[in-house]
Amino acid sequence: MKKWGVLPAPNFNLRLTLESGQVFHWSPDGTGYRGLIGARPVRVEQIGEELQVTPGTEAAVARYFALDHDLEAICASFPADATMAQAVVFCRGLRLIRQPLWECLGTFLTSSMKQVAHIRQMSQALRQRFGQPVPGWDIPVYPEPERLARATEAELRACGLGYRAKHLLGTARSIAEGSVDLEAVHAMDDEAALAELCRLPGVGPKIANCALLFAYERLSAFPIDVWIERVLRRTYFARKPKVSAGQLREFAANAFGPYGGYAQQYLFHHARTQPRPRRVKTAAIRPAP
DNA sequence: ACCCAGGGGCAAG
DNA sequence: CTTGCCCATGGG
Repeated sequence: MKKWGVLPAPNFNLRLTLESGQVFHWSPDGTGYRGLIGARPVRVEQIGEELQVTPGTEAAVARYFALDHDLEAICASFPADATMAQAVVFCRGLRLIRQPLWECLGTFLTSSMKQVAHIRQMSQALRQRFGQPVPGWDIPVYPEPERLARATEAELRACGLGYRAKHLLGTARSIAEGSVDLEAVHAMDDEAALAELCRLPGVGPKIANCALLFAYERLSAFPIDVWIERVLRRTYFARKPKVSAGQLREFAANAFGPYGGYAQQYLFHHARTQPRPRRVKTAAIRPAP
């Protein structure tokens, strides 16, 4: 029996892809990562321009990590400014993962006002408490809406969700009872899809756009969080400090084209990983004792 | 259009 | 140890 499967992965960076804030349930495993693709346990490690993966998962891995996306063409479509160019260099090989619909929407619903470390903890707690165990694997499957719909708000709060417990419960119930059909959103145009997802409690434009981008393969979807908002204001509206949120949304939709979501992810990850400028206090210089 | 609650990990002091 | 930061959504 083979120890692992091998597949070619040119112009791909596994670490950047898994650590750019798209997905929160993969963990380092030696020099690779272990995680789940849906319900399927996978270990993956990058060796140069090849991936070594759990035998039999090659096709699933290639699809999940979107190895078919033409990054050359995608990057060539971006606006040609210095900020964008720096982000492209920094994020070379970063790909937008094709995530399961509910797992993606549920996870981003709980991400509001949270940093990556805590999103990971909440996601892990929900999986441990409500998810289907995977034999021989330390991470359970993300719990189905039907399972969460049967939980109480207090049980979800016990997973560290805080006020998000109410939103996740309401959304799980809406989906479980069929008043929103996540599969049906596939057939809608971008505007209708966004509106449909925003009917769910706790889902606004930011989270709906994350789901459209990371799960529905709408590569033009452009989630705007405060990091991206800062980048847009600084880069494209440096001389218009009063530009409104609505104007920013309109600008993003028009200026970034069919792969705007990729541009957004690169700008986001680049901005997030730059060292924050230290705040210098005037009192920092004190006379020696 | 503006304002603020909400919750807990985490970095800084 | 204590304080302040993080920063989406919904409801007033």
